[in-house]
Amino acid sequence: MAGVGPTAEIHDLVHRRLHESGIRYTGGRRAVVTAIQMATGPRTAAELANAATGDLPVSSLYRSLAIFGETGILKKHHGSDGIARYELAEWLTGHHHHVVCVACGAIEDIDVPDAAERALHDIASSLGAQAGFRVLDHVLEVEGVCLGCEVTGDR
Amino acid sequence: MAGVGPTAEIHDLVHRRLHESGIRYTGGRRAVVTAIQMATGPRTAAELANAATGDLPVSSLYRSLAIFGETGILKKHHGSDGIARYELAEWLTGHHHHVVCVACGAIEDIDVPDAAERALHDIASSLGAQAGFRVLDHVLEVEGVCLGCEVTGDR
DNA sequence: TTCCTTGCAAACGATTTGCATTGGA
DNA sequence: TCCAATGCAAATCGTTTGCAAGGAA
Repeated sequence: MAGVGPTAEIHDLVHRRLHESGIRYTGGRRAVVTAIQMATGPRTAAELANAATGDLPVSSLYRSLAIFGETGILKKHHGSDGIARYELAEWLTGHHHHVVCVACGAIEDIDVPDAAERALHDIASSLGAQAGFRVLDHVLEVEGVCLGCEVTGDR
Repeated sequence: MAGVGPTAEIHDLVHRRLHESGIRYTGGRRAVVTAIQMATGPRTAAELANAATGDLPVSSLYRSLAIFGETGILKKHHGSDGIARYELAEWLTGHHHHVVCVACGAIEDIDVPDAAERALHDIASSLGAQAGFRVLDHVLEVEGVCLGCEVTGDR
């Protein structure tokens, strides 16, 4: 993972990024970032509320998530269940992709070796250009069945 | 696109697939398939209702979409806006990927040349296996700004 | 006749918003 | 002091479901 290091550093970067926009980095917001940076993949609002110490009222939680989204601190995804999942933006974690379990919906981060990453980048650039798009990024999702579901026989 | 051909053939395949499960291919359902197969990418329920001739009540529309999903006739996606979008499954349209406009949310299909597709397949297989997943498929999304938004200056 | 399908209206659940209150710089 | 942040409750909105009526085999 090519991202920045330990927790403290992330809080510092987030603090600075918010400060640039005149937004305070409060205890509630810090709790959200802590919860999200401990996760190994995108997490739902409910999961974050659960993981955070002390309880975050839903309204505040969603407001924090919205602000983090607008300031480019985190990225929002939607699994096939339609529930939003959030994770730190790539300038904080490094570029990576996801494996998705089609049985239970779990999503986890995966790192991609440089050679493969270069190949992906080239493919995406060429395809996007062909469609008349100015390409900014690419997302690869590997779909499969996770170890747990394989054992349980869910599919 | 490696999929099957004209409209009539698709209706026929859908009809057969439903019949296997003892499900009728009614006029309403046929209208949904017609609307969805005229689209050039995944479409929302609202867009489909709009595109279909005559109006489809929401409940029936969603029930049709659910049935098509369960029978593997169409695939459901969620954009970053959290609204579900539907498209015909790949055994009906051929394997393909998507370009997504980060400004307006539009999603369009793109074909991928064989060489690139093989590369993607290999990368996905290796990454998934490494994460302990039984890999079933892969999804590549090219993110960028579409021609329309580029002109409008939306981003 | 027997099920499947339809359509209306009500229910759901994730997310958002109004508004009065609290708190930090 | 002043404006951003908070938290409760109410509102939204895409989607689902209960139920009675309609239709095909």
